[in-house]
Amino acid sequence: MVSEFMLQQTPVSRVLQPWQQWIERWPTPTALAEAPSGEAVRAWGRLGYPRRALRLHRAATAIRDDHDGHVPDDYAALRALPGVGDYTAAAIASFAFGQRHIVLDTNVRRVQTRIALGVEFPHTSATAAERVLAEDFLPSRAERAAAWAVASMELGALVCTARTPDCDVCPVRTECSWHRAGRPSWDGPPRVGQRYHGTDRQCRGALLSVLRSADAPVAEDELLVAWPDQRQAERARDTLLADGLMIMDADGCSLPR
DNA sequence: AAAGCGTGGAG
DNA sequence: TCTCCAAGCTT
Repeated sequence: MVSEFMLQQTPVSRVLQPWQQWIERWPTPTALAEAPSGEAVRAWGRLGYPRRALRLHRAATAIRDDHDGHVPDDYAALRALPGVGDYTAAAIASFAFGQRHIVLDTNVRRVQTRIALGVEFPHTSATAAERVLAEDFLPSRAERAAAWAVASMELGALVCTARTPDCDVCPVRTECSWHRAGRPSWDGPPRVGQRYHGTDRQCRGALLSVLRSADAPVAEDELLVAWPDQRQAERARDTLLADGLMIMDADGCSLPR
C-alpha cells in the first residue's frame, strides 16, 4: 500500500530508497497513524505531490480506527480510504491479496491500446470502452488474473514504453495490432503537457522544502523569501495551510505536529 | 470533467 | 536547453 501511494505518478527508481526507510520507520499502519502527519510529509522527501503523504497518513489512521489495524482486503473498503482511487484499490486487492480485478494504470492502458486497437497512445482519460477491453483480457481465475495484472503492467513499464518501445523483445509482438500495422505514430489531438517552471506548484514545493529541512518553526518572512514573487508565495502559503501541509502559529511556520 | 497537484531523469 | 513523461487522486 505504501509503495502504491508512492508510485502514483513517481517513477520506481525514485521510490525505492524512500520506501525502504519508510517501511523501517513505520512497519504497520498503526505505527504511521501514531506519528504526526508532518513527519509523514517530511519522510516523503522529494517524491512530489506531498498531499499523497497526508492521505497515506489519514488512510493509516482509518485502518487503525476502523479496520483493527489491518489493511482491508475488500475492494470497496480499500476504495473508501483517502488517496485510494480505482487503480490503487485494484492494485492492492490484486497484488497483495491475489484477487481478480481490472488493474488499469497508464502502462496497461498503453499496452492494451496498442495490442487491440493498433493505436500508439490511449486517450487522456480512461473510458468505459477501455474497461470493457481490460475485462476481455483479464483471465477468469483469480490467480491467473493477478498474474496478468502484474505481467501487463511490467510489459508496459519495461518493454512497451511510451517513447521507445522495444518490440524486438516483446513476447506478444506477433499478436499486436500496432506492431503489425507498422507502428503508426499518434495522429490524434496533440496531448497537452503540464507546465511546471514558475507555477504555483513549483512555489509550493519551494516553501515546503524549507519546512522539511527545518528542525524548528520558521518565521513567516523567512519562509516567504524562499520564492522571489511575494504575492505568489503568499498564495502558496495559504493553499499549503488549507491543504494541511503546514501550520502557522505564534512560533512560526512548520510541518503539522 | 477539466484542472491542479511535485519532481527529476531521459532523449 | 526544453519537452515529455512516471504504477493517479481529488475537487
